[in-house]
Amino acid sequence: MVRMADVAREAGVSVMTVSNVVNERLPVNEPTRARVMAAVEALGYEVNLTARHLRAGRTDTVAFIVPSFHDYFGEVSDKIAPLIEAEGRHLVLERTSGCPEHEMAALSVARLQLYDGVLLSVVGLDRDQLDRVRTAKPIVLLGERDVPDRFNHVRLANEEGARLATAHMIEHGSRRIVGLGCTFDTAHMMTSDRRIGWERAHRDAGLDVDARYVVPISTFTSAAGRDALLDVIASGLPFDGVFAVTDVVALGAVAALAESGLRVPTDVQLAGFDNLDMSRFVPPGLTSVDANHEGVAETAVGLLHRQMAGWTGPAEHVVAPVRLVVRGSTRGGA
Amino acid sequence: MVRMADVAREAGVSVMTVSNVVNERLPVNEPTRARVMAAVEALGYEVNLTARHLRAGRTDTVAFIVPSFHDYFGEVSDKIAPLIEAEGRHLVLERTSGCPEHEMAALSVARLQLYDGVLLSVVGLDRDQLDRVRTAKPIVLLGERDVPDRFNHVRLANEEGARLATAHMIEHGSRRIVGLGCTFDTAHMMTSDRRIGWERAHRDAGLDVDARYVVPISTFTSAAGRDALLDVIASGLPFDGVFAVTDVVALGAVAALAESGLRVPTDVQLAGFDNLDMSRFVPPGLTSVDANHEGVAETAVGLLHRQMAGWTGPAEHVVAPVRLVVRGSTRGGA
DNA sequence: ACTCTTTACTTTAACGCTAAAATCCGCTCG
DNA sequence: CGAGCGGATTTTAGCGTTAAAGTAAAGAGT
Repeated sequence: MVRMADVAREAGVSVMTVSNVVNERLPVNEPTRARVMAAVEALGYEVNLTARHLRAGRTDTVAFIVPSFHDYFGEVSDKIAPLIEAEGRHLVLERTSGCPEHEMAALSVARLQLYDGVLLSVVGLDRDQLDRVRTAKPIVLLGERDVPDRFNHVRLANEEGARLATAHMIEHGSRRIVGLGCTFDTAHMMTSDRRIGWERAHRDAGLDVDARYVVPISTFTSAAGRDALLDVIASGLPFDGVFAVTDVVALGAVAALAESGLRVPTDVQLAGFDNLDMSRFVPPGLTSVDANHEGVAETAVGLLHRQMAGWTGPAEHVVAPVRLVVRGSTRGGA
Repeated sequence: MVRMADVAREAGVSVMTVSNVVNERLPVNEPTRARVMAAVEALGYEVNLTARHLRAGRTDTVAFIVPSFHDYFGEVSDKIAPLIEAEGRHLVLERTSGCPEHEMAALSVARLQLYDGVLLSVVGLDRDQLDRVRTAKPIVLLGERDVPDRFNHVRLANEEGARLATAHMIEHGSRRIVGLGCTFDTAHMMTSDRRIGWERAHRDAGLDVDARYVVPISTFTSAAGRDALLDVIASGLPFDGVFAVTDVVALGAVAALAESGLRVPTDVQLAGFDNLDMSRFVPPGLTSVDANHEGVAETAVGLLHRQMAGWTGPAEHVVAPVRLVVRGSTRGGA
């Protein structure tokens, strides 16, 4: 490894002069500067970022910590990246597998020191666990869990989104709508908040809420969605609509319906949540709740920047608005 | 920030004793150890990783540097993560947008110092540019570009995969197969290597190769795939098969065909490349070339570990084998 | 009683960088 | 012609950690 000291020796100057040339801080006489640059070139010197980070107490790096790199989080990450880079910082992604231990570890003093700010998608931690986190580091939480007031937090209008999608299918004739991936959890989480919206749409329309139509799944994958819906079909429980908690799960439903010879939207209407890029293209077009990834990314990064710039006011709790994007999988669509 | 020195003062011992307690290096008498631990708890001390990294000359972190966090790379990243973690290291992802400058910057001495090893998905850099990279840091390159011999490199059997998919459609009756997203580039890259396979399948079957069926696209998105195929349809060029360079592009083709009232596979057979999770579920099931992400991840990480462990033998150039996964979008399928 | 270990802990000296203070030197000005 | 100034460069001092060498004291061996 080539150090500044090597360059200094080669150029016959002090280490500080090299530093000043390399960082363009204090002015350096042209002939000296040229000698230093020549030495830099000759030796192939580049600054040691670890040392700079230690000395500066900054890393100019922001981490986005996600449950998985897949699907939804991949898409959001790609929106976040340019916003971080626009401020001259680097973005890195880390993964927690959604498990509470990893999420907690990501928020440990030690890990946080590596970054100037952190965006964390919470899925595993609850309010109490988050409350144990004590740090002044700028953090913005994303996700559908309940979080302590002192954290900046961006979440989606889950209930409203689910209500919109379900109401839309009811309006177009569905009477028995499976809540695929929904749960009756009492804690705030994606699956329960979205179930509440599904439920409210039923009540609003004067329909009863039948718990048999709430079908939990083990993982939010298409495979799990498909399997769960095939089970419903096999059970003989009659249904004419499916609200899937995510588009990935909805894709599994698409497969299950196709395999079972059920036509979308004629026999069964289908709506998802997230409006992934893919959803536009899966025939006949997946009706989905759009939470405006780009807007969520901007809000979250905006809050983070504000905090990194020294803002000390109260934390904000933003609920990102949603809208329903109607496509061919429901009868209002094209 | 709480430093080791603060803990040392609080516990009435030297800094090294704190270090020894925290890292369980040299043995420390139980009463002392207890005092130190109490001080650690009381002050909420955690090690400063930046300082440790500087001191140790290691970061215990591996970076996977990808063009985008989306789709294919998201899926591969999720396979790579556990393999890195199994060796007790952290994995972080960085993004290049596929542009040569960012890829080069990721390979700069400065950035490489932050990691003990780097996996880089190359799409923008050519052999000459890569040849300028001089570093002893363990690096494994992934991707379809041509790379200098001295780098470990894992790529897919692009030509063979494209040939398999195309031959399969020819075998089942297609005679005019669009190479959607293919190009006539002479440099080795995904789009040209896969075109060569498409071409070879034609020759092997004694069919002529008609350049009008090679349809480049601007980006590897479903939107671009859909638009390009709609243009083909609008142009009146007759076709009865589509080989799409990636599954994401193939999904765009699915949409274009559905919108145009062309039935898959009856009117047009369709095959993609990558065998993404989604491809199994998009009706009628997307026939795709599977490159075994998991195997690729294992190979790449294996090479990286070997290099990080000090291996100095010649670099390896692995071509990951592919197989065709036949589904409903071609006539051999279910 | 004196070496020789062993155990427990401390001191020293980096890792590579840079902010801030100090020094050096040529030049202007009273 | 010496004080004073300003620009160029160097020295000093640390960022927080830890490997390695050092010290001090208690116990073992002859």
